[in-house]
Amino acid sequence: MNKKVRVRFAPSPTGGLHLGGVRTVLYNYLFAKQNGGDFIVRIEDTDQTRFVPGAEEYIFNCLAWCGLQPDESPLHGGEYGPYRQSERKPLYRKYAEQLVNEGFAYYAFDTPAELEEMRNSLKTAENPSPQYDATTRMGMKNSLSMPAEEVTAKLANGDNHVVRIKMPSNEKISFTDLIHGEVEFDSSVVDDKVLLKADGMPTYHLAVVVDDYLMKITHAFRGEEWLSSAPVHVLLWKYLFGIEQMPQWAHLPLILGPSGKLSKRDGAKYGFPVFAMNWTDPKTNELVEGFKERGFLPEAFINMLAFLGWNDGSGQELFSIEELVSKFSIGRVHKAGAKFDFEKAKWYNHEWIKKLPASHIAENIKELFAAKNIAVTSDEYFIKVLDLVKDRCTLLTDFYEQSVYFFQSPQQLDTAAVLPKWNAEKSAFFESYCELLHNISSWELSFIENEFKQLAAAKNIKPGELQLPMRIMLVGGKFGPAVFEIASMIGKEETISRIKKALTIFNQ
RNA sequence: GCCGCGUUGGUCAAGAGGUUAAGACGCCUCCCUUUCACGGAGGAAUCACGGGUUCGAGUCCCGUACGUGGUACCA
Repeated sequence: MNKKVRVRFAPSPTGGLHLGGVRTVLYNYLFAKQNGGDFIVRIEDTDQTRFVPGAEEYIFNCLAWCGLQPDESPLHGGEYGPYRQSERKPLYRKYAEQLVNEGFAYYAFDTPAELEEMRNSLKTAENPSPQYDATTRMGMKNSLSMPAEEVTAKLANGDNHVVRIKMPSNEKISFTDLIHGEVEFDSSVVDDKVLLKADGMPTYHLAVVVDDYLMKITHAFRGEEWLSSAPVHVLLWKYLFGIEQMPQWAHLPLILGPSGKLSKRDGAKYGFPVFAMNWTDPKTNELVEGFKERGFLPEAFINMLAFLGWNDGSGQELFSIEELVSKFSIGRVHKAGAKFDFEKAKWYNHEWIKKLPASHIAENIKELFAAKNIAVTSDEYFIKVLDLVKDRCTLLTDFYEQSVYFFQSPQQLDTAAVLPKWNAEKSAFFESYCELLHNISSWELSFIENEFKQLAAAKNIKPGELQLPMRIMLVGGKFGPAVFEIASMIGKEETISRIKKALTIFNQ
């Protein structure tokens, strides 16, 4: 009786994968894994005019980065292929014709121009968007309004035509949504949607029902923008395969930007990424920034996304993907849309950077460094540095600024932090300190620090007055871990060299 | 316009008739630290509005407002 859980993410390859899309993938994935089911990715490329080269590959790259791998897809294979709707084209016609034969749909011959004319002529202030529906269909060119012989002739002649669903006039269509509960529509307010286009491709409406059936989908999660067309899908299920075969629907709340629905424009406008990974539109060459490139960890990105509309009620906020799989529940998904908060997103990333061992992020940072021409020669040293500065890094990209001085002497010194209180005594202190360091018995943190403090005491200067200058000499600015720790890391020669170099600058 | 969905601090949110209405982000103050962080302790700030139902309503019902989605041979 219990069917194996099968869910699907069905993107259309028209551009970048944004936050909302990844969250839909995530909820699908979590639900599938939690129930020992399958997660399928089906490419909805029925609109050939919107095809964007590279978009499909990009989507799979994003999924791989996020660690949300499909069990079945055009890339991963599977028993229910093909997984691209364009490759399934021949499949759909017979369902459309079945609907026509049973009186649930009809052929329509109106040209785009004629449709536009109808909409324009019927448009009024009260009815700004006239529909192709029970009130207008008999005035249009279709197999309901035209004599049967003419229809047959047109069909035989190969005239361009579409198949439209014949929406019943006054029927209540309802279904139970996993998130919203009982949802009801009046059939009279939904139009006669095109099911099969003139080019023989199905529209989303037909394709989603046919493919969900053929692919044995048990639960269908999608964005709330689809809720309005759900009655079409419900009807199609009823007509074609039986309502009891229909998957359980869950319409996910929208993710909003600072001003309304989150758009890729918001990213540029407010300075945060909206796509998972960088996406360059091949036509406009416009680049939309991704979370990955901005310096996000996939762990943090996923964690943050999971909480945009869901929480387990316990107050825990940091979840690994494994924990999410076990704790997620579709019933605790919010009904209301959630506004995306970049500050909170950064907090998640910071938490994950602190939480993960340095070795886990080392490769990633190494690449970042390589791009800045910083060579990492010792992994041991590198990991130690990472551990020292982790707490100070919110984004992966912060590691450069926070640790570059461990690999090269600072290019610039924050002299303003030192000069106002600089004097000959301090200068003399550092001269002497260099000599002591030169002859130090062992280059260890405690020795370096003790020499410093003893010398300061001998010269009757407060150590605190000297530590900031020392820091500026080694780091360049007022930040970073304990200053003697840094000295012990970069080594004797380098420490002395930086102090001497800084001294000439301070004494100018 | 019509239809759908929604509405707890600035943001994410807990809450399923009786609570001083959790927690987190952000902001502010203090402590720790003679750097910056981390960490710790506090603080300001909320049930959209109006009617019901009830001994009692953030929780149930009805309106209104507002937000949001749809209204394509796009998904």
